[in-house]
Amino acid sequence: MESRYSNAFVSKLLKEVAAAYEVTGEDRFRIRAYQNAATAIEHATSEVKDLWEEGKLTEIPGIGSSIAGHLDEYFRTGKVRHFEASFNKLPGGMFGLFGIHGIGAKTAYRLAKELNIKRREDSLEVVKKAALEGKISQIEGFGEQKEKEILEAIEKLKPNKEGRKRLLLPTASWVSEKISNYMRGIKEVLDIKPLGSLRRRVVTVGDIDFAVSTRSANKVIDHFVSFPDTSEILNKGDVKASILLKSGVRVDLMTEKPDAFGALLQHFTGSKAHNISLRKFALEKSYSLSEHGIKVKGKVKEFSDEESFYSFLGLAYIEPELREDSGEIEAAKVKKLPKLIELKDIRGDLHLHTNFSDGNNTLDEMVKKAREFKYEYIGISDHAPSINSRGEKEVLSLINKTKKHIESINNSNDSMRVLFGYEVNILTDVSVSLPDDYLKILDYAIGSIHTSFNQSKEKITERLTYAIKNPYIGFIAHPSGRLLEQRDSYEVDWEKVFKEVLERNKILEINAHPERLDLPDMLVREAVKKGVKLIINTDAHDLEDYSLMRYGIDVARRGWVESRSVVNTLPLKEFLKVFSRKFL
DNA sequence: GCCGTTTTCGGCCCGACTGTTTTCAGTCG
Repeated sequence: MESRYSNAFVSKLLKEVAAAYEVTGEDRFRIRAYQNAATAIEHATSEVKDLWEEGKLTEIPGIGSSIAGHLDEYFRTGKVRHFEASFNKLPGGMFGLFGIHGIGAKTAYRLAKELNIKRREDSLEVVKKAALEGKISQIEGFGEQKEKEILEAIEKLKPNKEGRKRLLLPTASWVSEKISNYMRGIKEVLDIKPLGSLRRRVVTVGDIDFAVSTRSANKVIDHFVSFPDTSEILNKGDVKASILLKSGVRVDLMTEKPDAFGALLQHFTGSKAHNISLRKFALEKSYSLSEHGIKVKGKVKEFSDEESFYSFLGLAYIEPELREDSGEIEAAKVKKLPKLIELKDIRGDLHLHTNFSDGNNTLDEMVKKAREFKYEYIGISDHAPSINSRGEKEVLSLINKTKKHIESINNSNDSMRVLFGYEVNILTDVSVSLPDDYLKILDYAIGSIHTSFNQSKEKITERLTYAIKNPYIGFIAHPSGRLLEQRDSYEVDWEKVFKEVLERNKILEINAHPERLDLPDMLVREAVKKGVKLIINTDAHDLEDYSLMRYGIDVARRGWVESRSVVNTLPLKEFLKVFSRKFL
């Protein structure tokens, strides 16, 4: 499905060039340049092939004249002689090993060479077999641990059924907004709404579907299939059509007259499970549900909106995020649905990085940007500096320097309080990366697991509960450790973790970063049921990242969260009381 | 190889962690 000229493919090509250069010992800055270019293309909001056609390749930051020249050759001829020459010097098998956790360019090369893997298609099978036979631990520089790690990493690579990944929610939202805006450009479109998992705000989305309210379906369909980013019209009928975007995303659009729009919206928003349950419920009243409306005594009653649709069934309006057949219909019967948290309820963001660690902006820039969001408080929380590599004296001096800097900001500004924290690693030996003597100087600390995700459930749970017990750690960031479409959560005994959090009056984060969205919605719901308090943060590494907050809100809403369960909806004074024992 | 400039050179992110070996290389974020 994915074209050889898609952003994802071109990005992968450049990454392979970088890897080849890494093995052949090219200049490390040239290697990084290729990696940067690959990342830039991966995250680009336009199709790189379109930019090439318009002669605008170098408008992508990280692509200069040289790489633009190579890409020009690629788009014209399908390959780049210069790249091919580099690849041909190396065993082809190494390129089939990328994406396996723990295997980088050098390791891939050594494996491919030692095991004599010529073709990338063979790589996984050969390496897996060698690992099982204990041959990898015999290779110099490899040990039994490494062999085990490689084997486990290969087991975790799930072949994707459709051969392509699902879109992350923010990407799908962005594409959907672009199409919606385009569609609203003609007056015949009276209303347009996304459907399916996108409307329910599921963290990943497959196809993008739309419902359009209109009295001129033909004109709407014609306009739709003329969408500029279309690579193929899959089908086109009188009331619905499907297109394939150049990015490989499938988009379906269906139309309905305004009087019956509500039922269409309801039907295709799903979920399937919700609709099945809803139909069963309706049958008890001798009603039959469909995308056209509710059939009563053989006659279809139409609904212009969903509110009247649910109301006719005797139910309170159920927000799309709740439609998963997990108790929402029962709750709607007795009008006991939660009043879900909204973006406007958030008063602060407490997980922010600056260029002190791996962020892109200065502390002052991050503070200034936060003011645009009218936050009452924020927390600067860089990765804690390491005593092992910097020494006690320097770490202490760094802490005091930042502390003073933040104090001076607070003294010169009465509109927003800035708190000083660090994100500390919860290490494999059940300790945190900065001792209490340092942590106590801060306003707060965040505990995070960033390493050794493969440890046993008991060990991971022990690490988490240890961090929760630490008096200076206010909350656990991205608690499950998952990376969407990349890495599963590590194993955790959540009952134990929730219990410890409750007993210590600690907090769990919903991390709004698109690849994390962690805690996952199901665990969020379990947590709030037990009374666990949450905090929703962006984990911003860039000024732009502040706007990711809405995706954290999406997760919270799917977890039935009301604003009272989220500490950063509180006014400053009350927030400080629950946030850190330092302020008590 | 890219980029910005005190503008055609010189700097570019690097700290944390792990496994392996024994002082470091590779990987990740």
